[in-house]
Order: sequence, then C-alpha cells, then structure tokens
Amino acid sequence: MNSQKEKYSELIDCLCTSLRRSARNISQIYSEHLQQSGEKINANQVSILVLLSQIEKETISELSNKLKMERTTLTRNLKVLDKSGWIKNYSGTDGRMKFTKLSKRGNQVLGKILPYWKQAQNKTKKILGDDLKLFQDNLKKISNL
Amino acid sequence: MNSQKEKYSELIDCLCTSLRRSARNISQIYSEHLQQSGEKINANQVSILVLLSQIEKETISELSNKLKMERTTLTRNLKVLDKSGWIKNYSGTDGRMKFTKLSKRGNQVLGKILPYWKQAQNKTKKILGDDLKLFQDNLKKISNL
DNA sequence: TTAAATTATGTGTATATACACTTAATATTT
DNA sequence: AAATATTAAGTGTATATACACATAATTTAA
Repeated sequence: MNSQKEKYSELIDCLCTSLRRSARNISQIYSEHLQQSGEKINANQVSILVLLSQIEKETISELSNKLKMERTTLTRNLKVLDKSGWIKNYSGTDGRMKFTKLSKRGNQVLGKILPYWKQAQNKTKKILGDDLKLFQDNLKKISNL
Repeated sequence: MNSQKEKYSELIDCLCTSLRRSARNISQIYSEHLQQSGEKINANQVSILVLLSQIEKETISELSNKLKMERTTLTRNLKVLDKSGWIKNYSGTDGRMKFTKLSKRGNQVLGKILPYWKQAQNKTKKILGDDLKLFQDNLKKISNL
C-alpha cells in the first residue's frame, strides 16, 4: 500500500510536531546548562521563578495568565518549587486567594544559575543569528493564537 | 528590592520559555481541531501515527531517532496508541527487538482526522505568512542543537 | 438575610517527558 | 563453550501538561 504513504505525506510537515520537537530539545539544552550550577533545577522551573522575581506577590490565576500556562498545571509546578523552598505562599483578606512570592532561597538560586542560563541562551541565539527577532515574534504570534 | 527585578529582567526573554509556551498553545489548537473529527486523539499521537504511515515496520529505537523523542518516552506514548488499537507490534528473529506498525484502524483514524489537521495547519500557516519557511528552518536548527 | 451564582483553588485521572536503573537477548572474547 | 560485553527494550520515579470535577469562600439576587 504505497498510496497510504503518499496520502499522509503532507502530515509530516506538521508545525505542531516541529514546535513540540524543538521545545523538547531546547529544554534539554537549557536544563543541561543549568545542571552545571550544581542546583537541581530545570528550565521550566526557572521560568516561573523569573516571573516571580519580577512581581511583588500574585495569585495563582494571575500568574497562570502571565505564563500562559493552564492554572492547574501551574498549581502542580508551584508545588515542586515549594518543596524546594524557592517560593513562599501567603493568604489575603479574600480567603479563596493564595498569593505566591519568590523566597530568599529562590532568589539566591536565580543568581546562581544566571551565568549558566546565559550560556544556553547565547548558544541558541548564535544558531538563530539575524533571524532572532523575527523568530521570537513568530513564537509570540503562535503563543497568542 | 527593585534591584532584584532588574537583575533578572533579561531572563524574561528566554527562548526556551517562549518555545515551550508556543508548543503548549499550538498543541491545544491542533488538538481542538482534531477533536472535531469525533476521535479521541491529540496532536502528539497523530505525529507518531503519521511516522508509522510512512514506513513499513520499525523498532522502537529507530522510531525514537526519527521522532527525536526519548526512547522511553516513545515507549509510553506507544502504549497509549496500542490501547486504542491504532498500532500493531511484531517480534523478529532478534528477540530483543520489537517492531511497530500502523494498524488498519490506525490508518482509518488518520484518514478521518486529515481534514481537521489541515484546518489547524492552515490556521497556523496563515499566522506565519511569508515567514513560514524561515520559521520551519529555524525550528529544525533548534531541534538539532 | 438566606439562597443562588460566581470565583479561586485544589484533586482525580490521563498523557507526555526524561533520567536512572533493570532485564533479557544477542554478540564478542577468552 | 563459558564468561563477558553489548544491545534493545521496559520499569520506577519525578516533573509537566490539561481536562473534568470538587470544594470552599465570596458576591449577588431574591
């Protein structure tokens, strides 16, 4: 059945598949570099800590909006960060809300991994060369689809 | 501590984070379109079935190389496809190897989701416009980092 | 003010991902 | 041929992801 092969051949150039594949690989690259800091931390965890470093304290829902990450996914991700002592949780007047903040140790870890993150980022930028800005713009477009 | 905010501000433009975010979102888009076929299938599962449609039968290791997907990840992904009856497994003369092939039902499913996949793919292509080819090239570069 | 609707968050379940380790089979070495 | 090394695949564990559903607190409507 050679017709089958041709029937689905266009499905090979799937943009979703390509993006997932790239995300897998770049996650590996970044995480490998981060390992060299001696901290047991990965790229996804860093991205959340970085957001926390840029704000005072915010609710899970607000954070999930900014990260464009499903709220319940974030809940589970935060649990891991909490276990490592990198974040701190607070409650406010509204008993439903839960506020999250970067902890002192979380801040220290960010400082420690910074140079290794830079290495990974530079490595990636080098690959993209002049296409960097356009590439980032296109990623943003897809994130907002 | 405003200095902290500036100290890590460059970490916000993390290419890894952007790629992961885009991958999450595009996966949602594709999966939503695929749902409309009536089949309970997602974009990742399609990508594996598509690869299988292009080959005769291959070992897990060979498949994981072609997909650039960790072998043990693929093992688990194949288990899901097997449960749905979309693939078929064979053993060869070498008792260690396990060969996987698209099943008749798997082939049917691919035919059924094809138009919905096309919708998602066109939607994405439209967003990228003239940047499509360059974008794909850059994704490929990152996949091969 | 009590009932109903809304809101913020968490949990159950399933899939995706990857590393460390295990197991079984084949190939190589002695 | 038996011991050793290599190879192919699976399992344990942990994290990431997302949907459906549950729960608790607050707000709105009656």
